[in-house]
Amino acid sequence: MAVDTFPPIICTVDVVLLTLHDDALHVVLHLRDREPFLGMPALPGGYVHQQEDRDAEDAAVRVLRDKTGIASPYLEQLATLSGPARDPRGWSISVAYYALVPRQLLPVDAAQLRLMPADRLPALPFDHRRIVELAVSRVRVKSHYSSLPVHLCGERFTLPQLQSVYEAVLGEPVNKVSFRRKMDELAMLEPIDGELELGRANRPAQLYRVRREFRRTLSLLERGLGS
Amino acid sequence: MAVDTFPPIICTVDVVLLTLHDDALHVVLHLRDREPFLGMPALPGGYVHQQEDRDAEDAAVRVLRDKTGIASPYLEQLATLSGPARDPRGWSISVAYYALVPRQLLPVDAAQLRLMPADRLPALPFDHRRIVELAVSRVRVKSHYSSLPVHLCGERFTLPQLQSVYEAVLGEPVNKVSFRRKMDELAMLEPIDGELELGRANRPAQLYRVRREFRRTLSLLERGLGS
DNA sequence: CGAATAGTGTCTGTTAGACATTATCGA
DNA sequence: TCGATAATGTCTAACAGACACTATTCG
Repeated sequence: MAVDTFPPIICTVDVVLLTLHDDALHVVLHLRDREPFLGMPALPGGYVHQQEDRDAEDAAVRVLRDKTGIASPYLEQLATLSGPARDPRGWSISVAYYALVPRQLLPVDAAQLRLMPADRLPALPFDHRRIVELAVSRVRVKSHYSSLPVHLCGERFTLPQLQSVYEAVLGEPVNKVSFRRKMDELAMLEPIDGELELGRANRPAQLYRVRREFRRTLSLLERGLGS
Repeated sequence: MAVDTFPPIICTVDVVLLTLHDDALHVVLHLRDREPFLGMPALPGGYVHQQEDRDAEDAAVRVLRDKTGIASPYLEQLATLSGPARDPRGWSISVAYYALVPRQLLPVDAAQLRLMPADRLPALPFDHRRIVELAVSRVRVKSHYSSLPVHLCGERFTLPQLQSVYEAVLGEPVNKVSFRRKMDELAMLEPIDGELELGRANRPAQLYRVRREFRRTLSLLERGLGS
């Protein structure tokens, strides 16, 4: 069939960059610097560059670096969306990724960025709302049985802090004893010897960090956290 | 940058069509009818046709129908693979899907098809071996906590039959009492009134079918099957 | 009736969550 | 010493798996 008579399929990547703010999942949006939808907040995204990207994930990393300054967040492929109508420029394919980053690693005052709560989004161009919904749902499901939420924490954190991150992501309270048993079962954390979180009027909490082996990987539970 | 000086990115879909044969997962391969790799067994796949496909999934359905004759199997997106080297024709993106089909729905003598055990594959072109591995791994994981394997059964089946399908997919025995409790919990099966599997020298088994609501959906378990 | 497998009752070890207790800080 | 929260011990209910028992067919 006359494939040549059609313009090429548009190949892009989009990244749902998630972080925690005010104990709630937030999405980092980027103000579009070109048409279509110039000036609107949207997911950081862009064309796949076959001359410089080794694959779509590489393109996602590049886009994230160029548009948000985030260098090496936890990044995973989410889904691929396609069709004639999702992009006004023509028939397109977008490989969507999600990324998690600790709040402190976000650039403090980047004029081109917006931090929006994941469950109260503004109108978004393309099918970006659906992509965000997919990402949030994926992160919630995966947080039930994996160490995914540690990538929202900084390098050092206490178990109560980590538990509240899990609770923020899952949107429900977590049993403290079970939570600690599970974190132990994941075998992914190590206490930082002698380091406590002092300064508050109560017993100080032990500081932990992620073991080196799990810095880029997830640890999985046989049985997830309850409810 | 001079995007226009490069040929367009090649956009394709590939489908890992899985079925059960001799109590083991098998992949349906298609003998390629064009270059590259003419004549080699490969995953059914092809170009996305922007003039006729509503999206990549639509393309996968079309490819599956045209190459294997399978009309409406259970189909799910698996992953998207991309890069300059995976296809000798140039920089390509392939949206990969997996599909499950009962053995009896496969065309009996299709000269262009080959049924191969999923864990002892022949050499495959492109990165098709990796795609099959991803699919098998995904199906195994998902079968632990969902009704996915019912799509490998015909319309009517007994619980012992379904259990042996689960065991074949998971590659491990399953506790009978727990299995039945879980199938009950999934609330996805209904007994076919008065229909038993007679003809063998033992107590006949009740025949079941999938409830209409679950024909195109999965049912998920809170806690998966053991081990 | 005997062999064979379907289907179910029941017991026990494991796991998860509720609750209570102890530990350790700042004020 | 008191208030607050960390950390852990312990009890109980829910669950999963092992085993045994009953049911129903064919030969």
